[in-house]
Amino acid sequence: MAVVSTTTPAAGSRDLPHPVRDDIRLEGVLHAFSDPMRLSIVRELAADGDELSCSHFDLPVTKSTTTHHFRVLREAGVIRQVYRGTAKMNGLRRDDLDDLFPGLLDTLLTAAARQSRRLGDG
Amino acid sequence: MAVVSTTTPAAGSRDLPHPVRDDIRLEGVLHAFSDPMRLSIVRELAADGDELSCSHFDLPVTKSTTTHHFRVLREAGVIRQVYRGTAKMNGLRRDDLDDLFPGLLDTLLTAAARQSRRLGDG
DNA sequence: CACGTACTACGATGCCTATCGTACGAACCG
DNA sequence: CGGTTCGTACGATAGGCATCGTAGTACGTG
Repeated sequence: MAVVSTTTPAAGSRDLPHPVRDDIRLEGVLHAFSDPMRLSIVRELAADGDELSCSHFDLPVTKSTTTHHFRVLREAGVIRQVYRGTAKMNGLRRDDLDDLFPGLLDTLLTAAARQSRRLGDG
Repeated sequence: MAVVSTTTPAAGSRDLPHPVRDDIRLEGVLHAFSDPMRLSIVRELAADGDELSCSHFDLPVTKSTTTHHFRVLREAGVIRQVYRGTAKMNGLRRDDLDDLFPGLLDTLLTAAARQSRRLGDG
């Protein structure tokens, strides 16, 4: 323990708006997944299984654009974002998504992996 | 046989461009599904199981907009369109989609139905 | 051929969005 | 405090897209 109270006093100072579980819409989730950049972000998050900082991702776009994509994912309810020090950690909202749309996340990830393999870039 | 040659001589006169199976992209499919209008079209097509004419659908938009949505669905590889007389018949490309992304179509349809029930409009 | 039906094509409109660059804020390190 | 790293905010831009209305084409029927 003592992680939050001592080393990260700033955690929670800047907080980000997330949609409540029941406000998550399928259309929004699918729209979030329909961008190649965001799809790769989600795949990497799922592959790692834990939280990853924004800077961990090496996307072929500028940092402002990266910020934009993470915001779209958060507002669609796909990821959960939390500040930890200067870093912003990102994690999949697997629990909520599985609850709302059982099997959807895994099916999408499988489909993405399959296509990646088929196109020869995975 | 003799279906094409006798009863539908016009079938094939005006032909519509469809993507080949291997050109279907997950992002495109998800984008097609991310519009409420198109989502309801696909749900109805799946519920019926067979081909339906464009005019069968009673959407809260004009006919030009309806045409637009059907084209998006076709170009994404979600549906197959064929002229039969003056009518344009629409059918899901279930075979190709299941081949490329096993389980995706059913999972999406289930998720859509579930959300519809949850929101109380299904 | 004339008419009705089914769908299209085209142009317009207004909104959304992916992208960038620059300037800024917040936290950590020395 | 000064510098560095991480991420944001804002404005600009260019392209995409959902929508409409009108005019037009293809087909079937009488």
